Amino acid sequence: MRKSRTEYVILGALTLRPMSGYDIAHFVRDTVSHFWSESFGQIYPALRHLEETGRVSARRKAGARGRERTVYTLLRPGREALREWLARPAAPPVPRYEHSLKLFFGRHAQPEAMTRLIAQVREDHARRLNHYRAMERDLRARLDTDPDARFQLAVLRGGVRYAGMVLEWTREVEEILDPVLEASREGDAA
Amino acid sequence: MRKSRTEYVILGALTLRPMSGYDIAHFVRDTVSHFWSESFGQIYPALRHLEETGRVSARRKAGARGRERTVYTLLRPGREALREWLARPAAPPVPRYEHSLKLFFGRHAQPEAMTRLIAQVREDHARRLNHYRAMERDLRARLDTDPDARFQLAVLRGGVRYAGMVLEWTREVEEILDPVLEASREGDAA
DNA sequence: TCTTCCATGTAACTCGTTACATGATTTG
DNA sequence: CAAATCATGTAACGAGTTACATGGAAGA
Repeated sequence: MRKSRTEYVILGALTLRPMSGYDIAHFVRDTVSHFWSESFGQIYPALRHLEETGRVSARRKAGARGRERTVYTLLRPGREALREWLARPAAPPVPRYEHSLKLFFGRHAQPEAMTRLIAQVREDHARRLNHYRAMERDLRARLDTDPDARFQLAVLRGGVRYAGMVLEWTREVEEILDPVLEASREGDAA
Repeated sequence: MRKSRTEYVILGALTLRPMSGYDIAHFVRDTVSHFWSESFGQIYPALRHLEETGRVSARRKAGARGRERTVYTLLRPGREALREWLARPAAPPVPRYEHSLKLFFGRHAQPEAMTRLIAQVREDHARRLNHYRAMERDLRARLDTDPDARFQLAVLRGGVRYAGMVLEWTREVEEILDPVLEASREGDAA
């Protein structure tokens, strides 16, 4: 098994229910996008490889309304591979925050550029926070019935905290940079 | 100019002082590693490309003690390229938190594996937090003399907040998962 | 003397994104 | 009827890591 994490996300997704490649892509976008991402270009080849090595089985389905789709089901070896991967230590994330990088060198930018940058981050995370909070309500309602809900909630709470932290941070950034961004704000008023 | 962000990190680094490829790699590891990373394999080719396109100039130096090193200096076009890049909107980060992914599918792991995972995250971020706090003290001391310090502090405050947030989060995760991880703790005692 | 650090670079590889191609079906 | 969505896939590219190769100088 390659160390490609794409294959493990797929195995994980298939523990929830049998899915097609398309379903998996949507699961990633809708449910785990705050901490993971995958593209179609990775999912389809990975599915094929998982099938070739006997981790999942493919079934061609005519679909509910005549549409062809290939639905994959997790097999015992796939479940085992997932279990083993879960027990191995997680690789620390490789950080790449472009907005922080720009802010770091902000002295060499026009002040308005930095003002815009901070506003962009704030709006982005305010939107996310609303979204996560709605997801959190849903998850809490499923705590007693869905055995996965507890783990999913634990992760989502990280997302909620993260977005909230970023919002507070943007306020602090404005305070810290106040002396140097002042000029740009007055420029707005003029 | 390629959209490779490596080249912009280099341009940014060279605003601080002329540096060799080796210096730049160390700058990244020592100073911006909490929000960015680069490897030698990217830095050297990028430097060559920047030189070929007239953004930086290379000077072969015999070094203080006979050692050969190539020191790069930022040129006007490089400064301009950096400025333009800073004014463009930042690409949102592509999230890839392996530990969250594992936690999300944690129901299918041995409970001890999740206990270890959380401990790993906590220790890692506790160490980081200490380190960031030391950096923060240094930066604050330079606020009045170094015109870059304000921007660097703004970014670093994000790192401090982030590490602190993660520490609080790990406590919450343990609370949320308490009912399902209980078994594993009793297993420890046995 | 041996190890570590300084210093530069290349090659092979993996990872991941984007764009494209195709075509059916559903909804406005 | 047109646009959006469902659905699967490939090709080309670009980004990024790792391992390797090389060699000098400093320090233990």
